[in-house]
Amino acid sequence: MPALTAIRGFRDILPKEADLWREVEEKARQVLDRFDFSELRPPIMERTELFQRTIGAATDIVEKEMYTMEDRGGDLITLRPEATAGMVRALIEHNLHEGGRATKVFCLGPMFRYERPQKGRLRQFHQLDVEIFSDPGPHADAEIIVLLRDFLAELGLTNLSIVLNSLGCPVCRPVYRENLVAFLEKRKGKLCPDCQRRLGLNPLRILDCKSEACQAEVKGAPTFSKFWCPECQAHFGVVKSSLSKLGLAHELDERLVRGLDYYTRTTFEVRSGDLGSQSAVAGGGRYDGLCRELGGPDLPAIGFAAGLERIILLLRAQKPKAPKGPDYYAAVLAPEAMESAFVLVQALRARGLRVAVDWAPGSLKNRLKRADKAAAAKVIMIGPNELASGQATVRDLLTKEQVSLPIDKPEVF
RNA sequence: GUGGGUGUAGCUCAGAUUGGUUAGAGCGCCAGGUUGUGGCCCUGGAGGCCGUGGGUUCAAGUCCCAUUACCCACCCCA
Repeated sequence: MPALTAIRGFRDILPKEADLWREVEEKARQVLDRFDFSELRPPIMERTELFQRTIGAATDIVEKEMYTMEDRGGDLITLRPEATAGMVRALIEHNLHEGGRATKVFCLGPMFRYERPQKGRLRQFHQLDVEIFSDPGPHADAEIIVLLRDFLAELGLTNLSIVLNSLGCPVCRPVYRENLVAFLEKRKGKLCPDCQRRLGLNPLRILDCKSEACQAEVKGAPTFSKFWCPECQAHFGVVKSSLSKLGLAHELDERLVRGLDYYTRTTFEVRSGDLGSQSAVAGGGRYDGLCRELGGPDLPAIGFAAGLERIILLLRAQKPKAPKGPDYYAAVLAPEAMESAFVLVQALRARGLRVAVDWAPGSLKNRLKRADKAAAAKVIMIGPNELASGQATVRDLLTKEQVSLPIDKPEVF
């Protein structure tokens, strides 16, 4: 066992896996660019207060999962547990919303939560976070869901389901909340201890409690859809019909509730059946009140976050990608050939070719084996004989064809 | 924070129930043979304080206690 290991819940992304990460990140940027989004990179740390005000003081994240510390000046600062808070802060601080049209931004990077690690859950994890500000209309909701679908579909992910719900607005949510609380209050004794506590703090969360007892009680509970105000109902109706027009399959789940307090109206989640217990691949929704709560202008907003580790997990289970080897693998057969090989290799690279070199000693047999393993297309062999004639021998691994390459004039190749 | 499982070679894992001399396999690595100079095949080699600490015993990878790490689930969330 090594003396030093990575800290709990923090993981090395090794070269083999990093290729996949790059593929996912590039796909994200490609799709985002098509949808006219720009990148915004907020810092990894913020004042603790920012997260307390945005995420909701009663959530587990703020209560016990944040990496919070005092800096040397005595300020309380926190490693971001999610991206939206920082994005909104940056938007307000730099007046990015000025300009007459919606502000569409995304952020890609690590988040930190002090949780017990398990499958699809780490303490440092990565999210793609996408936000639209200043667009109150239902088409913004639909557009961002389409974007998410395109991103996942183009990565080749299948077996995903898109689930929607609407959490109402300041007009209708309190009414529903009251009705729900009244209903649940009568059955309080049958709820799990957690939910009994939630009843006062965040009663909507009881709807998606996994305890069987709670599910049984919740079954007969009033559903939100009966309480939506006309505006919320119309808004949600357009979201759904817009998605349908594009043939984007989705289902309504009235028990879908967000873990963070700031959501209003449309909420959505993408789930996978292949992830085990942490089945949410991405989740998001509208949060029209948040900007003003943070002391900024009263801007509507919608966004989502996608968990990259979970996407990678799915991709790895789905397709074992073929490694792409270099164009050449250079095997130096004798010490006196080092100089020539060095020059030749750099010349080939200067021409844009991908060249692997193994300067370490070893038998010819093993050099060729390594070339195979590296999945190189061709092997360049340079030894004393070749030096005498001023030629390097190039062997095509697939066709066994041999060609000569002038050592001092590789550009003719 | 609460459960359950697992820590033995670089990797994947046997061995533990029924303690007993030098702890094994496959893959990988190194050397050699075969080959048209590599892939297949054959021979040999290196590589382990059996997670850590204590205990029981003449004797512990194996039994007991503690501890730690990882995994899975609860919880929470993306």
